[in-house]
Amino acid sequence: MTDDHIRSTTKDNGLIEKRQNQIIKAAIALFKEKGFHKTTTREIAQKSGFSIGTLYEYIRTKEEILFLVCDSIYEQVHQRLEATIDFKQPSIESLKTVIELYFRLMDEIQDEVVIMYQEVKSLEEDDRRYVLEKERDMISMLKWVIVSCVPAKITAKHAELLANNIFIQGQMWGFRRWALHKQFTLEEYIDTQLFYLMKAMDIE
Amino acid sequence: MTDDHIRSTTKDNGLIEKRQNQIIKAAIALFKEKGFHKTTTREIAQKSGFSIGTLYEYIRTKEEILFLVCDSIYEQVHQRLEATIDFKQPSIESLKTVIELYFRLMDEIQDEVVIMYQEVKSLEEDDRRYVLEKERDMISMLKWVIVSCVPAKITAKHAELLANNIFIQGQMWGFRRWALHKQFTLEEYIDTQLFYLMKAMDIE
Amino acid sequence: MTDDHIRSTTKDNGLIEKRQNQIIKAAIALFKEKGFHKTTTREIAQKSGFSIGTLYEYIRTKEEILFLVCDSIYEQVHQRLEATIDFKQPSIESLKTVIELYFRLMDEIQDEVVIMYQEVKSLEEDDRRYVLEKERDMISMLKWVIVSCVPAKITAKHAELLANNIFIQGQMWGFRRWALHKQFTLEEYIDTQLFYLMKAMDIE
Amino acid sequence: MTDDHIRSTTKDNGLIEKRQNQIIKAAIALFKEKGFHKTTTREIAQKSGFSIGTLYEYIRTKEEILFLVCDSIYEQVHQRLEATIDFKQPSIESLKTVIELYFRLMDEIQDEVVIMYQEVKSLEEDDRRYVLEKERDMISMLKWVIVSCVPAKITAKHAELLANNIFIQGQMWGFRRWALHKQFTLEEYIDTQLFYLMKAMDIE
DNA sequence: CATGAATGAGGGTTCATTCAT
DNA sequence: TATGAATGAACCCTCATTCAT
Repeated sequence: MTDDHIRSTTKDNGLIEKRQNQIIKAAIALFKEKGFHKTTTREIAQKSGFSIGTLYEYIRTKEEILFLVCDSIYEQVHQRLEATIDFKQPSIESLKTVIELYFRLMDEIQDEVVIMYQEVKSLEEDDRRYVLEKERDMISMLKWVIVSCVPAKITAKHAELLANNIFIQGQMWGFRRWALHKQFTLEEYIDTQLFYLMKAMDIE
Repeated sequence: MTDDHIRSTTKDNGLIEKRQNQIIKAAIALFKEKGFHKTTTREIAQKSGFSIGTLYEYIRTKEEILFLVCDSIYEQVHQRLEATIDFKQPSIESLKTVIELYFRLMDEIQDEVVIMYQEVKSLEEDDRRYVLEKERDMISMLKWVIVSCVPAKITAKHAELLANNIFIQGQMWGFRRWALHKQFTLEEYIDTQLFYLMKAMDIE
Repeated sequence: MTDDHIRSTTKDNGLIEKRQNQIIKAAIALFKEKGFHKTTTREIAQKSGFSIGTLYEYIRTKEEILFLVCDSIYEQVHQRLEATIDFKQPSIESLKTVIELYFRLMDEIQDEVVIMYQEVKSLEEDDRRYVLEKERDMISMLKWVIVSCVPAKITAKHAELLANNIFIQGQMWGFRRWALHKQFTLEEYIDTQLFYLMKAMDIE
Repeated sequence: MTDDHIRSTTKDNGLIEKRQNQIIKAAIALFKEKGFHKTTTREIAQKSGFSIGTLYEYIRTKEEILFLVCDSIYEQVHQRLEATIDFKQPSIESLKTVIELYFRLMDEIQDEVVIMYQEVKSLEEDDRRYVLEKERDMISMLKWVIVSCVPAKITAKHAELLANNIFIQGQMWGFRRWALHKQFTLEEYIDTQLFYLMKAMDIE
């Protein structure tokens, strides 16, 4: 059983990307609302603005949609983080900036974060590994920032833990919003978390 | 979702509880392995040791099984935590003990934690609210411990945040095990997290 | 991906057989009318007298229905042939009897023969091989009858060819009925084919 | 199904024929490999060397492709047979030649024969009748050769049967190749079949 | 003439749930 | 109480066919 099906008869790569973005956008909206499993491919097609047949010209399986969604989210986060980090001149200031940006980003893409958090496990082995790899990259970036910006000596292990903490504190803002948003504005949340992180790293 | 969960057809309350516990145990094992959505009621019945017909004598819908599972998990955590907290004599020591116990507990019931974390959203509105209520209780307990045990003045808001942080750091140990267990033993994890938490609370 | 699905929850073997026979009967009627590919599983279920869900309690895939059909047909032919052949006392008379019986059988189960002839290729590799094996058995039986009943010396090769010829002449009666039935009654067909076969084997 | 097969949109008859021949060739290759039903129009278009849109400029439905294929095969056989038959000087020699040629032809176009044999039933009523008509013609030719070449008196009925036998013996060589080719070379097959046919017709 | 993106009816299959025994 | 056969809504996906460019 080879893949000799003539699938996606579509040739135009620009169109493929455009359509896939429509799909991703529609899927995020729906997954957010009812989760991956309760969302049907027909709904995704409809929300994407085309027929079920057309949907399947641009994706192979429903699962691929989830992968596309996860991939696109991490890609986004990754790029934004990378663009902010100043690899040349590490400083406490830039450390704070990065963490703050990360928190703001998590706030901005709350829905996407929730989806990722809850649905990655629905990905098949390979896809999941691929996505988690990207996550690891992100944490490495945070870790690097910590190690290089903090004046006090921080072991790799400690930096690892702190990076992981920051990582999930960011996610928590989106993921546990019903618990947190009632008590904190985004500004307060960032300030307080930063306050304790700085303390932990012996800054100021 | 409260007492009306009890089937009308079935009388013997002892039996109900016994059967439901069989179901919960089977379901946890299955959900852990393949998730809620990919587990079938037939499988749960089989693993529970009785027929599909019998299964439906003790639960009304598949979703109710998930509720039962979530409820039982939180109940467990809640009880263990409550039993440990010394409401009479708050001290730094008891603070540490509670946090440590919580982390150890999360380690012990890793699989259950993962299930909860990923599947609560599959619960219907009412059930989800009920479960999250329990979660809020837990965090309140942590918050109370912080406020009453820490000598330094900590505002309610700060305590709230720290409680939330502890809460998810515990879950993270189970939830992100593929990332953390490679780098930390449980002891190291507890020690390091405690180290930074103490620092945050100006202890020692 | 193992077969750990809990399929056919049905335990009663007698029932399974009964239901499968219903399915086979319904399928034969439908395949005869519109062929395997144009027949839907829903139609088969309906003609079988139960719902689509029930159908799938007794078969795994649509293809399995085709296999069941093919298998049952050959089984039938095989048994009838075997019951007729007198392995103890080979004689010209018994040779004639066997051939005649075979032709009459082919007449009796015309529809089934047509199905087999046209649809075996739709079976998957393994199933097809299994079915063709049964066909080979049948031809072997015919060959054995020829070799042991005909007085004149007939080489194995010639017997093989004659057996194959008889085999398809029988099938042809069902398969090319639109061409033959207009010109021959079954009796005439049998007589004339037998006439030439006897000639070929130097009998009389 | 006759001249109205020609699309109205398309004018140039030479081009039509050229394209249809491309289609037929591609279709035969594909049908041989996976059968009519499992072959998609997209695959046929691709193998034909043009787009799916263009394919539909030259055929109206997928079924028509099957018709074209069947028609072309019979046309071929018909022409080859007709060219060989010496209608002027019937002789035993020419009888043998015709039969031999027919067997060789069946060997040559084995794949096509298999396709026809298995897929004619997928044709719609009208098309099927049209194709079977051609088959009848072929058998008539064989019958005519038998009647006119064989010295012994053979009734029309007997000739009819013999013609049918020859016809399917030829097809059998292609159709049951897995059974026959292991035991016979083409030469042996022809010789042996001829041997028995001659015997049947009292020749030599 | 040629293209290929778009369509959607329809097919195979699953599985939560019921109910007669 | 326990059972498991029966149900059918609903899901994912395919592919013949059309039509604007």
